[in-house]
Amino acid sequence: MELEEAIKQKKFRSEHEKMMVNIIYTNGWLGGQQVHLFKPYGLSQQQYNILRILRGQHPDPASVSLLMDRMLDKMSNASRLVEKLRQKDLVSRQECKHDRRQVDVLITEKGLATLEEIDAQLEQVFEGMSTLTIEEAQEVNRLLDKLRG
Amino acid sequence: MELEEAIKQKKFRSEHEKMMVNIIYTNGWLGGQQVHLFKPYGLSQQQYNILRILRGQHPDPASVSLLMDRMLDKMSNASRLVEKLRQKDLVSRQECKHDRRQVDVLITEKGLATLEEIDAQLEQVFEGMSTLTIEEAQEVNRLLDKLRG
DNA sequence: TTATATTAATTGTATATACATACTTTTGTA
DNA sequence: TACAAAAGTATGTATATACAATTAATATAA
Repeated sequence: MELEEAIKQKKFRSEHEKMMVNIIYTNGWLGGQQVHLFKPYGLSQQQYNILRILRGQHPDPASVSLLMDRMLDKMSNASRLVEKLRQKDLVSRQECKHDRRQVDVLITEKGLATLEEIDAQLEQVFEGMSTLTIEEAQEVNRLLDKLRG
Repeated sequence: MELEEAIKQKKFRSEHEKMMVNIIYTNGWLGGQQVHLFKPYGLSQQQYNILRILRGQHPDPASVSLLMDRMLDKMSNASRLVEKLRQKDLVSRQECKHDRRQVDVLITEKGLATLEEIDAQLEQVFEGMSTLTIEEAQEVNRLLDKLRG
């Protein structure tokens, strides 16, 4: 009922089509929850995503192509996003010793601190998701993984 | 396992955080499936979305603000998207008689035919989703609706 | 070793998007 | 009626994205 009401579309050709629309719509809904968290720091969702990946690597560096591989959304301009983050002093870049084509990208202390602040506020977003129990969240995860095969 | 493998991130702070990441990732995965369907027609996801809404209204027109309300992703430039579609002869625009502020946007025959072609190919995408049974797709729909409250 | 192919990253260009603002028409109210 | 407020679109600007082309370094193979 909820989705139909939200987008005012009553019928779908199949349950699978409805699921596709539902995932796209829910993704947009999630984005709306996150955007106002990132904005005070001048970060886009993609930039936040890159920072998270870099924190996962910390204290090791990541190459631009590693970032491209792991980004959640489509990519293409990881280079430019990294440059934006560098201008904010959230990451640093240095030539890779072993392969001078590569660039070592590292999250800075300021980057780590910024992530911590944002993540503290993200907790509230998760609380807003408590309409689902942990078991139900697990079920969503299981089904989405199965969907992608 | 699947998500962890896909983005090479082993631990999440909670099942709800993992679910959030999973939805965002799955949305990107879906986008990848769709993009190559739209590209031959020079359509973006948003433009396709608008065409679908207009087909839902057909033979009635839709105003720009109605389109903005119902679009799945964030919007802002429904005006510009409509203009792009008009340039491709997929929609037509005319001044609304009753309220001269509004614009009546209508899908054209060419627009309807284009949607039909795309939707025929979308069937294959849904077949690719047959890793989930109908019951499981229903369960995803139920849980996502519950998530958004 | 030298030529060729592949890989990593950057840049150019066109389009898409977010956000604020402006413009026109309608609505509401004194 | 006249005037302010609201509604429906459109536009300006900055940023983000998709895709192709370019540059530089490394790997491969004759």
